[in-house]
Amino acid sequence: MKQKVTLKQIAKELDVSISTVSKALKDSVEISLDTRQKVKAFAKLYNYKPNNIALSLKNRKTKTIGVIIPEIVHHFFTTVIGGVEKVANEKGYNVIICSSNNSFDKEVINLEMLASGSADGFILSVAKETQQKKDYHHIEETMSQGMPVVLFDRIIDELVCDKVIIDDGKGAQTATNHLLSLGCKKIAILTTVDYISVGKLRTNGYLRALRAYDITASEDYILKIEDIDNCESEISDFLEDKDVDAIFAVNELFAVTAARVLNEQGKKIPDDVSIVGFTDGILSKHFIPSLTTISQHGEEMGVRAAKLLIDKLEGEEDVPEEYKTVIIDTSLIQRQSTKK
Amino acid sequence: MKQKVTLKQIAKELDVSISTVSKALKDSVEISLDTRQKVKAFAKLYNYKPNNIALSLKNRKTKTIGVIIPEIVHHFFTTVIGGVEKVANEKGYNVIICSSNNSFDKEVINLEMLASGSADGFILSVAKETQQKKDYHHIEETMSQGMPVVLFDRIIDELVCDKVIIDDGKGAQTATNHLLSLGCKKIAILTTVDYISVGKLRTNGYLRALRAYDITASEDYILKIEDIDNCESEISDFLEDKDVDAIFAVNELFAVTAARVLNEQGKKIPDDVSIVGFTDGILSKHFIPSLTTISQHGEEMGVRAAKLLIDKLEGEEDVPEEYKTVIIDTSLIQRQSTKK
DNA sequence: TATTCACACGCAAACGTTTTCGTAAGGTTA
DNA sequence: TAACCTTACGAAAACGTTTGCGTGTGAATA
Repeated sequence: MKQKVTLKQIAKELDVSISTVSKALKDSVEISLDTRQKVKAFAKLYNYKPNNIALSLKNRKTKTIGVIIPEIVHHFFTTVIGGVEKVANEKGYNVIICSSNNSFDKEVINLEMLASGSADGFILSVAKETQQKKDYHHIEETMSQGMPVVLFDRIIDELVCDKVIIDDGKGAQTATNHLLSLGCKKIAILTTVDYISVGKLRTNGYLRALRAYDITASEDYILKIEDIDNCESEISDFLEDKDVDAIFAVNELFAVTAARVLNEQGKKIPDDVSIVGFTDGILSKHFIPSLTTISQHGEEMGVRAAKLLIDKLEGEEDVPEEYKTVIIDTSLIQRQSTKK
Repeated sequence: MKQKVTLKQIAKELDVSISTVSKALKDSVEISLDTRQKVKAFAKLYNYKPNNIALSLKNRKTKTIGVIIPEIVHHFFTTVIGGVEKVANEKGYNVIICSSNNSFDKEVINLEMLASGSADGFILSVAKETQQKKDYHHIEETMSQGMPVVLFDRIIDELVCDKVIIDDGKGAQTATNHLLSLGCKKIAILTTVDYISVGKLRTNGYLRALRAYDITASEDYILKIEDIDNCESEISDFLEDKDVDAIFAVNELFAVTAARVLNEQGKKIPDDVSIVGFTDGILSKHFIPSLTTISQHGEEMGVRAAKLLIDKLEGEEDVPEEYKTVIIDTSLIQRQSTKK
């Protein structure tokens, strides 16, 4: 089991100094052609690869982007990561992904761990618990230590940094408008509790759309789901002999669960009830009927976030700080769950 | 923007040596109580955190596990990662995830990058392209440099290392048996081309099950799908006025696509045709009808893989090498797509 | 008073790089 | 022959830690 070879070992074998080896490998003119070739041949033979750790220590940067997401088993977040990786790889950055599992503590631990040497900057979407606790000291601290942070999707308004979001309200409005334009009058919304920022924003968009159509929103048509893992019973109770002709669900799970419940109640989609979801995931695409939904363009979010971060990382040190919020356009994907 | 504080800076401020600071923070008895308290207070004030990079360099280990998977936007792989993270976090390891995007080149690059200082060992599932090319030099090289590798799911038989797999053949057999026990006689299989190891194994399991039931397998009932992204048309052509009463699909996508095609052909599931899939993903669970499937217990795979790796990492240096192959039990999850 | 001994701390090496600067050997010029 | 310039290389510092060992100081002991 030959261990990894270092400059020192090569130097010793060839009876030259470490610096000579280093320079030779970099084709420095300081070193004679002869020595250069000898060193390179030897290095190739022993498959020399510079040690990244040592380089990071020396250069005081890691060329690594840390991504922290609330859930790893989640289609939307993984598409975002896809976008991040694309840009990162182009620009020679590595990507480290950690999941906070929606836990505040784990988010803090992960961030601190990565911040203490493993990454130059962060792309992150905060955990539910963090949104609930409203404790952002770990993020502020990271930034104050000179490491740029780009927030995406689940952002924190109070934090001064780059952000990439979609216009959740507008997306919800588009979804609701689509239903209204189809002639639906009794449109229910399945949403989250208010502390989830995106849930609240989407609810607001729904309300705005109704108002624009001069329809009075009714509490009866709004379900704020507490326990996501148990949404089926909540939705089932909610929909029980409720007279709705359309449902707007703020995420994919709520949408398909609603579809399932309606199915069990003997209602037809889209003939009896139309459904529009949010997030263009696998479920929406493959469901029968396939679900009309609002695409968040996750990959594009990742791309933009990575670009913002790398710009900051490679920007001038003393340029006056300037933070951008990129708003990605959502789009309506029409499928079978809403009638034509 | 205060930069990260180092031992050196603390030492300077407090007018002691670096080693004193280091020892004080570690509560060494060498240092007087007085000094210890002073140093700790100061460190806390300035939020001192040891630099991981420096530690890695010094200790020659990173306490980081590298995970390389073929696709990041893939439910099964993310569940495996979930399992890996669980164990890793318990044991104080960090997890770096990279995606090869099913590209051989990217797999090589990622592995080399992580191998040159960023991770102590690897958990990996090889890219399609790698299976096709049968070129494993990068993995062999990594191992020969003393870094343990655990392969999972898409493994390479020729490679001598720890492995975690499911018994794909047995799982497929279970699935097929289930259909047979339900009285199905004309069971089609939707599978992949042969160079995907798991696809082939599952096909073999299907064949074995038929044989045990004294049913002659027919080529007519076997579809090897070439282009996964375009499977709908292939499946549609295949199923066109074919008289089948059951379908075994080697993955979730094939299963739901088959369901969709059958639906369009006016066939009822499970009354006309039963379906069993492979992988217990979101789709199977939420589809209507929900799909009977073979669970691969992804999280469990991740757990076992991580344990194997950490055992190797923390084991004695000169213990005779011994490699294990862990086979995770699959299980049949009965849902609505097969009749009772 | 001379010796010994805790005590409390500092020095320096090591991890693997890169890079600036210094310098010996040999050749060229005046 | 003396002064200078190339050429080709080495020494050393730096990045931030940890840790074995050396050491100065004051107090206790003989």
